[in-house]
Amino acid sequence: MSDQSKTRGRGKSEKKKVQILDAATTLFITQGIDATSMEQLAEAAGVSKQTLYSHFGGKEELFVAAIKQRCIHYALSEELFDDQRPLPDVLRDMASHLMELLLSEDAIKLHRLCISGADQFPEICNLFYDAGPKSLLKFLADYLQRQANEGNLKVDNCGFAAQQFLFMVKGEAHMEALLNLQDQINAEEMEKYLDSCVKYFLKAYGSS
Amino acid sequence: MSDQSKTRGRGKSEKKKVQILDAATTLFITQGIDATSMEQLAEAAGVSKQTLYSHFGGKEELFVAAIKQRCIHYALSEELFDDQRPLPDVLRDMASHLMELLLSEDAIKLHRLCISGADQFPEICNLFYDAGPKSLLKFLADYLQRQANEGNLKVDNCGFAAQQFLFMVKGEAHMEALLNLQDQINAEEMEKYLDSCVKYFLKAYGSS
DNA sequence: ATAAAACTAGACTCACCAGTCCACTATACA
DNA sequence: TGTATAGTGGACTGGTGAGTCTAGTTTTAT
Repeated sequence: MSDQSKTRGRGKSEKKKVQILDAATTLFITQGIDATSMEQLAEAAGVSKQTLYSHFGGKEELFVAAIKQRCIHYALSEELFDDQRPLPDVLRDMASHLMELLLSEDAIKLHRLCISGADQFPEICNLFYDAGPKSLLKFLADYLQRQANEGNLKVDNCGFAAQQFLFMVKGEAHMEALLNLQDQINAEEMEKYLDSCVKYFLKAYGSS
Repeated sequence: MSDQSKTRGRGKSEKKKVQILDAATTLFITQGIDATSMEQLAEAAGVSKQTLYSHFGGKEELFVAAIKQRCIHYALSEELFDDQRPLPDVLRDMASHLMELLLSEDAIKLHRLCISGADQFPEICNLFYDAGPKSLLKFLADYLQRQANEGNLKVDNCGFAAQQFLFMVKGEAHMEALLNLQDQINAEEMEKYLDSCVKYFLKAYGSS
């Protein structure tokens, strides 16, 4: 079951595979799938067209593999949810951190790409969701539960509360970025908005 | 300045124009722009290819015109915000109403299409936003202000509060639909979630 | 060494499609 | 009725791009 096949010959180069995947990720994310040709891809990867087809079956498979890799790359850490720190600080920092990640050029393009391909490539959407929103929601829900156990919050449904907080935080800014709108919210205004989210979330779910 | 030109001849048929726009809206929304050819469009509209090019300049213009029309069609009414009804009822009904609209097959496809075309067709995104989210946010913010004036709420920033409520309500369900995820939230669970949103929003912003 | 497989470069097939052109018909205004 | 314009159908152009094929080269296990 090892991937060292028993036949003679060279064996496919792992290095080339990585080159291809890297080039594919970059080009697909910046240009989209339709606007990226296999020729262009081969050239960017420094590889012949034939090698593309030998490593991956065709364009669609390559696309899925490339996006898959990027989604996994986006998985975030649980470190943000430190039980020792004060609750408002944790929420506030998480909000800032999340927005910075969500609004990055790359994340927006990846997000758009997944949504565009929702019908044709449902698998990448599931991957994207699992790596990003789903795990974050889980982390936050667990954290809120722990805080409730400590008596710092009164929460009847942690899943709901986590969802409410996260989507409240994302708010308009994320939508504006996805839609590439003319006038987008400025950084200063956003800080105020995030402050407000934390304040009222705590007012709603506070134990006092 | 009338659109009746003074020259002789037939004059372009308004009926054909409508046929074209209808067919274009349907096909573009169901298949996307790249997967829809002008030939197919002409046939679906019951019109020759030449007529397509005579009424609209080319594919992109037609696409923009078609999506434009659909966005305008989606504009929603202010009726939901009835000052005579109890505040919790208004919010709860609005939430249900909004989710029904947002999760409809058509709205999801239109939303996806706008996001996909965000780079290439920024104008349709702005139209979409103005017709949908922007006006709804405005209606809700105004309503919350009136309620605050009546002493039913304590709100320091009605824009923020409206945003928080709307995006909280949309929550995971809308994202799941956009991403066409395998397991989507069921109706029963969603009702509970919306109840929860209203409850905690009122707790956060209530005057008592 | 040698055989098997990977890899390259580039030509090639085949299909699709945006947009144009043309000869013709249909319609409406003056 | 004559004429300008709209509209039709179909052929055509030009470009693009996915995927295949071939002939030759490089690598590597036996």
